[in-house]
Amino acid sequence: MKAQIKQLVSDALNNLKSANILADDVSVEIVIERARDKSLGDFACNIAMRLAKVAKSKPRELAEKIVEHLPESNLIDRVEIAGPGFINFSVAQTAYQSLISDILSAGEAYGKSNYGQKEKVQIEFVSANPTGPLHVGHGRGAAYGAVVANLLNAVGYDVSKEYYVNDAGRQMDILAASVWLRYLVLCGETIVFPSNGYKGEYIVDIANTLFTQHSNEFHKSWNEVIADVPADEGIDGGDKEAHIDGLINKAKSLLGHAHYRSVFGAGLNSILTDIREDLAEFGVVFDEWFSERSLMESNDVTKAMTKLTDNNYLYEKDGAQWFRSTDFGDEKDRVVMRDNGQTTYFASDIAYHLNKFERGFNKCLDIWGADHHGYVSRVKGSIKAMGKDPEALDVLLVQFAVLYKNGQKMQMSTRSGEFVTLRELREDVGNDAARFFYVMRKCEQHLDFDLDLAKSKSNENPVYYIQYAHARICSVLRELEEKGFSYDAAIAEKSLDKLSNEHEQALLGVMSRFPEIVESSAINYEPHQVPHYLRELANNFHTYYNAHKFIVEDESLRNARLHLICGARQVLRNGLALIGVSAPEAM
RNA sequence: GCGCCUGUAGCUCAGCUGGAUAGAGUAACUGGCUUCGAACCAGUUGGUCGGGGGUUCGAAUCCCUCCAGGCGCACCA
Repeated sequence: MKAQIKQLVSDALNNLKSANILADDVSVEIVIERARDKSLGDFACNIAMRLAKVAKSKPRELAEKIVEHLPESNLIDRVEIAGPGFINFSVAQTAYQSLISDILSAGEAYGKSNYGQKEKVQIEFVSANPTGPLHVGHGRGAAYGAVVANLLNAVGYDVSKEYYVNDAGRQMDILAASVWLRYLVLCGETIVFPSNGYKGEYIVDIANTLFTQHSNEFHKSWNEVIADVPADEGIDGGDKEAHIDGLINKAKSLLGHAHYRSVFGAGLNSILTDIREDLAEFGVVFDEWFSERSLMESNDVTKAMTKLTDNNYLYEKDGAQWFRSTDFGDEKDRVVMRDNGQTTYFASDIAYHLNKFERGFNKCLDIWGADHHGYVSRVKGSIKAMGKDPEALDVLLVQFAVLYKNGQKMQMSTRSGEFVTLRELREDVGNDAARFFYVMRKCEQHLDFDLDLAKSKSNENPVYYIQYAHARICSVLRELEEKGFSYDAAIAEKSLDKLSNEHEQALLGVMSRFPEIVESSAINYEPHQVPHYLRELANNFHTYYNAHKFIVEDESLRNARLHLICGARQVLRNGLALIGVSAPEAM
């Protein structure tokens, strides 16, 4: 509807130009908005105010000329000029009535468009280090990314979802060492667990499996392991970093390459499998799990470094290789290769983004936790330094989620093993409530996740409010059968003029807005618009339900109303599907 | 100290990218089930849009500045 009205105004402007009332070179984007108040009509256009200056005319006078030159249309019932120069359009009732049939015949496709014209988009999200189970913070990124992907897909982009697996680097070595030490305990050793190791209970589980499968194969004595390793923190002048690095080196040297990889792999695979299953249960499925290690093995990292060297953005200092990121607004230059010859995480990331572009994605989305915001400028800088367009990458920063239980904030930290996992949250509040609460807020807003509210099966819970509207419509249709009636769409089609009361008009109005909401939330990466819209849609339905009976004696009126609520049910379903929440037929 | 995010009703948040009288939920109070599901609906109360400047026909929205909170500022990932 919006697009049709935009076209009408555009035609009017062209007519004015042919009539020499408006200069030919005048061009302004036409913005059609929903009128904020029903009494003002359905749509409003501010074009007269925007053009007033260049047209050297008063806004209201210009508005009158535009209105005079509007082409005929049976979509529009009434056009009025109001306020400082708004042109208000009232949509004909018949246009709203045919909307229902449009919705029902489109079905799941209602709300979709081909705005994106099948352009390839890659969206990378979650990408949590496989050093432990996902926690509630990752859950927000997962839900947010999955919904943005759904939305982009709905407006016609060819979306590919990707999880970047940080399976290389020091953190993974710390994980491997942690697993191995727990394993040694099972072999009968008495050890002192490093303060910087991963202390979660899941590490013990992995060690158990390792022991079950490999028995004593990787057994070394604790005395041998701890010999010559620098002291841990807390022991006169000990250093926790040096201590853990010492343990890692011991693991590597005592186990030898193959065995070390076995222990390492046991940890990685176990955790990755867990993460994959966790996300799948949450309705978040990836097209690709991209390994950081594979970038190194395929020499993509060296290739990227060569490219940077060729373009003169790399230099050597203190035995390390530095990327000149200050050329791109970063505060300081960054190391890409350490003095020990190992490349950094940042080097992998540069190579990874180059790889994305080389795979043919010219639009990439990265969804990161807000704590990584310092990375944006240097990653974009590296893209530019390699001769690619940094604008092709959008980085979305998702702020933290804070859990509240009994009004109390819950503190979490991964390393210490004290955190609420995503799985625990899902089991506690259910997938639907978790998905809904996660995407209810804009991503740049800190999220206060109220566990008690999400769990409550009461009217306070906004998820149930929307699902209840859907279930209620299903219930009406069941009741219809009970009373010996049936819903006849053909009769409904001929009786649409009966849908004339204010509640029916209001509901139709909200239903007609759905495609606009989908498009707007997709192109702005704002999933939160969907739950807000659905709440409003549900509210309009509930109001209608309370004001009028649907199962009435009058056959034409009855079918018209059933037609309307079936349309509303379809929109509820489509909207809930976008955010990954179920649409139950009964509750 | 520097950078990013946030500040709107008692609380949790929207506000369509500069538009008309700033809106929802929740809390508080009032009313509505012999009815297609009351997990619902209707109504009332509640505001210096953090403060101060500026830009213009017009600012919660854009610019500057100050205040408060969160998060970052590694040869970790």
